[in-house]
Amino acid sequence: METQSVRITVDAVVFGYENGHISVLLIKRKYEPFKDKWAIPGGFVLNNESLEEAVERELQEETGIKINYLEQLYTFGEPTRDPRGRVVSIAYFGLVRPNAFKIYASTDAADVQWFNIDELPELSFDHKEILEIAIQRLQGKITYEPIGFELLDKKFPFSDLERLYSTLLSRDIDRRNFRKKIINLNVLDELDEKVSKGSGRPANLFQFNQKRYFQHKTEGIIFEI
Amino acid sequence: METQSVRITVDAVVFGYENGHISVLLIKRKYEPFKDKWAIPGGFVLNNESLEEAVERELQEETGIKINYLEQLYTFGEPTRDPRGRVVSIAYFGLVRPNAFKIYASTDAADVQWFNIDELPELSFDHKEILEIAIQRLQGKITYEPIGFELLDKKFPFSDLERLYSTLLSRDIDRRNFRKKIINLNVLDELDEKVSKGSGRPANLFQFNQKRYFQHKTEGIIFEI
DNA sequence: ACAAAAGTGTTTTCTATACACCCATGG
DNA sequence: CCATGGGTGTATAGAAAACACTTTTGT
Repeated sequence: METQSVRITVDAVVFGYENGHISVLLIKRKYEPFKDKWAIPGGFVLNNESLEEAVERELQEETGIKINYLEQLYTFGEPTRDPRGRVVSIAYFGLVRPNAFKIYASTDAADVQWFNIDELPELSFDHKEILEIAIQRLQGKITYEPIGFELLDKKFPFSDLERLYSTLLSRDIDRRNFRKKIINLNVLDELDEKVSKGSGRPANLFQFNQKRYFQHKTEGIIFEI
Repeated sequence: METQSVRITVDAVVFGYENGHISVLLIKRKYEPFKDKWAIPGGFVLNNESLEEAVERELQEETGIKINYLEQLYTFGEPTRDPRGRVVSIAYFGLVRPNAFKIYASTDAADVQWFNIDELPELSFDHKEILEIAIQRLQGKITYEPIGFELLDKKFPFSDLERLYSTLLSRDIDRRNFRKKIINLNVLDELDEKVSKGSGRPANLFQFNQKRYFQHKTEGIIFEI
């Protein structure tokens, strides 16, 4: 067998949601290859850390962000995907709340920025493909797992949730039916707080009840939009 | 940064279906570690092959099987999962048709065998965990992607499909409703051939029309059981 | 008082489910 | 002629979709 000389990286596609559009977190690369090009944050896995630890470390180092939800996305291993040699990358998929939008370019990146997923720059390596797969996963997953809440503030008005789903699924949503459906899932707590958006009637705040969700899940009752 | 010394393996969880039960293909390991223990087939990725190529090569070398459907499952990277050192494994998920049940232990394995997924032996490494994830994926996936057909002969009587789903979902299925549902999906061609199972009325044979399925898929019509 | 967003029920349509008898063949 | 598995339709119940007016606040 030929001797292996493979290196492992992790990459993280991190999505955020703010004023009606989905954004993805990208860094401007500080070093070659693809110096000064935009890329998905990530980097080499150290010897004694798990893949998840590596993702969280790299995100911290490059962007200073605190991730809210993380799952493995897909592993990319084409022999020629990195000009430096064989690099297998395990891509992750992350979601953050809006207050994570305060980001800073840290030591390992020349710049960090949120990009609307409809206005993406040219990307390094095979990162365009990775991002496309991540977007597909996001759109697919919100319909059968309650991960949408991870993109909103802990307490949110119903209209935020509705707009989020409408944006993600890129179609109109009937407000009454959507509300009925979500309420019937019985995973939201209605709070005794209201919030006003400047004009119009103030909205009641809701909170996702994860414990109740897992309870339903073990009972075989599934989340579905 | 610490120097990396990581090796990459691929592992393949291959499922088959025959006379009413789901089987998984395992090999008996020829070498240490876990010599003479059962394991999921797999092995190290060579320098210039893609991950998929590696899976197919290893399956050929260890079991002589021809895979029919293959998709990436999950990547396992815990630093201590392999006693030989850091080994990251990209696990795949495969399906084969019944005629693939003629297998042989090839050069790299001491033995190869199909195991009913309800009667599994003790497994090497973290392969038990991998297998559990694969079984979950199989059960989940057949309800929204037409991969069940990949486990049957190209031409099959409807009752085979019905029994397959009934087995996989481990619940009874109403024959009439199931048939209606599948026929309405409009992805099966009814052939002018019949097959007899010894006793009873001979059954008409059907064939999955992949082209038609992809056509529907691009039109947004989804497969769902 | 008006503009802007929040909140709320009912009717209709479609889809899922439950259910039982006849048919074709082999022995 | 009987045992075995294959093939088929209808009625009911439940879920999804369509649809518009009232309420609360800020200006």
